[in-house]
Formats: sequence, C-alpha cells, structure tokens
Amino acid sequence: MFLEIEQTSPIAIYTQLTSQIKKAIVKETLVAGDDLPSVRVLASDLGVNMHTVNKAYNILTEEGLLLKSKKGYVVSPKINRQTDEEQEDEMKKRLEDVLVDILVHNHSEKTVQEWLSELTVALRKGDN
Amino acid sequence: MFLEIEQTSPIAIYTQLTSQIKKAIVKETLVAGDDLPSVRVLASDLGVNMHTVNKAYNILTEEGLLLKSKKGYVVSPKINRQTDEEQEDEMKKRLEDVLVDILVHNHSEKTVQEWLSELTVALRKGDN
Amino acid sequence: MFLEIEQTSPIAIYTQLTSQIKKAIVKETLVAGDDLPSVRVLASDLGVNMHTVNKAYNILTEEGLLLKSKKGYVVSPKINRQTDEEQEDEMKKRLEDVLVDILVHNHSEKTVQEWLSELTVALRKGDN
Amino acid sequence: MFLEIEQTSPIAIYTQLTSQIKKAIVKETLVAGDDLPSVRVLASDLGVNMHTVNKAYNILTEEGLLLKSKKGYVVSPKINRQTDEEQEDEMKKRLEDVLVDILVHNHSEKTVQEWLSELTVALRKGDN
DNA sequence: GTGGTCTAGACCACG
DNA sequence: GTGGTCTAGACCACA
Repeated sequence: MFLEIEQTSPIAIYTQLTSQIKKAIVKETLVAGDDLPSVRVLASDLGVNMHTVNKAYNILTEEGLLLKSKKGYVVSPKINRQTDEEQEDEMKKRLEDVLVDILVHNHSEKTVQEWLSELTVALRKGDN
Repeated sequence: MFLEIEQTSPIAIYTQLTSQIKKAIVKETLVAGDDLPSVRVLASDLGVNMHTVNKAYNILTEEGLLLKSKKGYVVSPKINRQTDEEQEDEMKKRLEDVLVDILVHNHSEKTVQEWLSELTVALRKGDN
Repeated sequence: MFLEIEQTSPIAIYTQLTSQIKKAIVKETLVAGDDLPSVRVLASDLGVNMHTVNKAYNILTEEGLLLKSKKGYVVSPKINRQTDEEQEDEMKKRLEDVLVDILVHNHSEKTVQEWLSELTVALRKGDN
Repeated sequence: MFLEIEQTSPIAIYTQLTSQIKKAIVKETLVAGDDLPSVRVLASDLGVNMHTVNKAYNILTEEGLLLKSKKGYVVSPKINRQTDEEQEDEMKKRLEDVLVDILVHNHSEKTVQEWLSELTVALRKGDN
C-alpha cells in the first residue's frame, strides 16, 4: 500500500490521508479510473477507524478528485478536478503563508525556487 | 495598528496574529529592534484575551523572530531568525503539500511560478 | 431501448429505472397497455441484476403504474394511477423540500416558474 | 425550539435537520447573523447524537448557508448563499423528478401550480 | 461485498 | 463553554 500515516503526528489522520492520496494522483501512482481500497479495508490496513478513512474519501470526492459509485471510490477523470475562483484564492493564501514563513526565516526567494524545483522533480518520478 | 484579526474566522486567533506579524516583518513594516505593543495593550486593542496574545508572542519568540526583554517584546535581529534543518524540512513539507494541492487541481507548475511572483511583488511594497 | 442506466452513479439502479419508466409514461413513449420487457431480458440488456429490475417493476406496480399479468408487466390504464391523500401529501412534501432548497439559495419564485415551464415543455415533446 | 425530527422516518436524521433549518431560513425564523444552538445542546434537545447534528451543520456550511466561527455556527449573509451552475442543474433535476412523479399520477400541471402557490404562501407567514 | 447512518463515549484545541 | 477528531461497534440499503 502506498499510504502511510503517523498516529503521533499533530496533523489529523484524515488530513494525512487526503494529502497522500493527492500526492499519489500527482505522481500518477493513481490514475483516473483506478479503484481505491474500500473504506473498511484501508482502515484495517492502516490500523485506523473506518470513519476516518471515510471522511478523507468524502473530502476528496467533494474536491472532485474521487468519484463515488455503488462499487466504491474511484479516481475521477481530470475534467472533474477544476477549481473555482474562491478555491484558487484559498490556495494562494496558503501559498502566501508558507512563503512568508520561509522568507521571514532569512531564506531568499531563490531558495524557494530551488525547493520548488526539487519538489517538482521528486513529484515527477518514483513512487511514494 | 498594522494588525487586524477576524473574530469570526475559524482560524485560531493566535495563528492570525503570528501570520500577520511575520508578514509585517517580511514587509519590513517591523524591523529589528522595533518594540511590539505590550501584551495587555495589544489584547485590549484587538479585543482578545491576554493569553491569546501571549501565546502568539511566545511562538514567535520560540521561532527566533522576537526577543523577550524585561521591557517587553522586540523584533529580533536577523541573525536570530535562522532555522535548523528540522525546521527547514518542516517548511519544505508544507510547501510540498500546497504544491501538490495546486497541481492536483489541474494547475501547471507555471501557474505556481506566476502566483509566487505576484505574491513576492505584493510582499515587497505596500503596507499590510 | 428507451432506458439507460449509469452503473457508476451513486443513485440506486432501481431508482434510476423507476424514474426513467415514469418519465417515459409521462412522455407517452409508453402508453396504457404497452408491454414492458421481461425482467430477464431487461436485466440482461442493461447488464444489471434480475432482482434489481424486479424491484423497480414491483415498486411501479405498487404505485399503480404497471400491471402484473401472467405474461409479464404492462403499463396500466390511467384509471389505476390515482393517488390517495397520503401519497399526495408525500408528493407535496417532496415538492416543498425542493422549493425550499431553491429559494434558500437566493432564487426567486419566478425562477421556479421558469424552470417548471422549461421542464414541462421538455416533457411534452421528444423521446427520452 | 423550531426543529423536530422523526426518529422513525426513513429519511436520514441529518437530512431532516438540513431541510428544517433551510425552511427556517426561508421563513426568516432564522435570519443572517443568528446563532444556531451548539452542536451538543441541539443534539441533547432532540435526543440524537452530537455527530448527527454536526454533519447537518457541516453540510449547511458547505452550501454556504451557515458560517462556522470559533463561537459556534451562525446563519450566513445572503451573499454567501449563491449556487454555481452545477448545483442549479442538480436542483432542476430534482424538480424534474418530483414533477414527473406528480404528472404520472394523473395530476395536471395546473395542480402543480396550485400546490406551489399553497406552499409559497405557507412559507411566507407563520413559524414552523 | 460495498458505503451510509447512528450511537456512545473519549480526548484535544481554543478562548 | 465551543467545535474537531477518533474509536468501537451496530444496523441498514444496495447489488
């Protein structure tokens, strides 16, 4: 399984799940049409509660990244993953927060660029 | 006062405070040596609890952005704002999360670059 | 065949079936006395389980829209399609729910009227 | 309290809650800025579980009808209650389903109009 | 087998 | 006091 969660992390488990699934989609470890593990199976695999997985899947479905059918959850086609303006503003705000935090700690914009390059490369190849 | 907080926002007030103070430092609205308003004064100005302001100041002090003296809190010199490797990894992780979120919603790396430029420019000039 | 079902939809298949058959009756694609495809045939045509088709036919029969004979199901005469008061209340309740939902999202009663007109026209002409 | 739920109804409790709260907003029993009862208080009042109320509140917040602050949930200003095109299609589809159901049971379009008028009037005056 | 709903009860963060 | 998260376990609808 391509997902791992840290029980001790201060980050909510369902958030860790959504992040990792998004990452898997960006890396194309998961592609449009792929089935996700059933809620109960994934929960038991990870040793977390069913409801926690369910919440993660629901959020991703709301965001248009997953589709819910009667047979379970599936990665949705690219077409469904668009964002509206409000959501873009949200993302920009989050980007700004991170940016400010990096800059305030004496890093230059150049460093940000480098990190972005690193991250982008890492997202292109390799599995999780 | 260069700080505004939204009482109705679901974002924790102390988080709003740390974010805005960091932004003020990046924008050089606040520079090394500047005094911050006393905990009591700021709390009363903003209509929030003293403990809340205190928490924000403490966090910023922990991060090396403020210095606590007998007379109150001041913006610390640049030299104190360095990060260790662990904190850098933290920031990279946060940057990655935002990046993945942007990319997974069909935006290109180019868009990320553009947003970064916009944000950087906005951080250079103007007040909060 | 005038029926199509979406296997991937989260809406129950038997519900999709009843909806579409009702629509066909309103559009007079199906009129009193018409035979419906046999349960087996329809199930195989649509690639769904026999029980599912059966459930749909049963519900429609319960509602007085179909008649079950030894030879199979047929569209029942208009006279059988009446509703009792309880069912009318049910329908009104459902209408109210939709209405409230439309109004609460800032649409006017005029919009509701327009939508109804559109829908009514669409139901008059054309096939499914 | 202006809300009542039927434990025995086949309709999910959280759905009953969202419906009734929407109705209260349309009737202006609840207006922009009003506080909603806290999750736990409402749950105990109604004799249902906290999570059930929470789910209802969350859905309404997603729809833009409520706002979540640190002090609880509040009815949001009209401006936030807009719908996008996709949501409108959804509502039209639901309206169509109800309409078909009414028409297929021998009611005329005129009846639908009458019911709508009744319902609209009822939504204008009086409390729940 | 799949997800959906609900309950009961616990612990945490915030202010 | 507020909501958020998580667990454990139950029952139901659908196919």
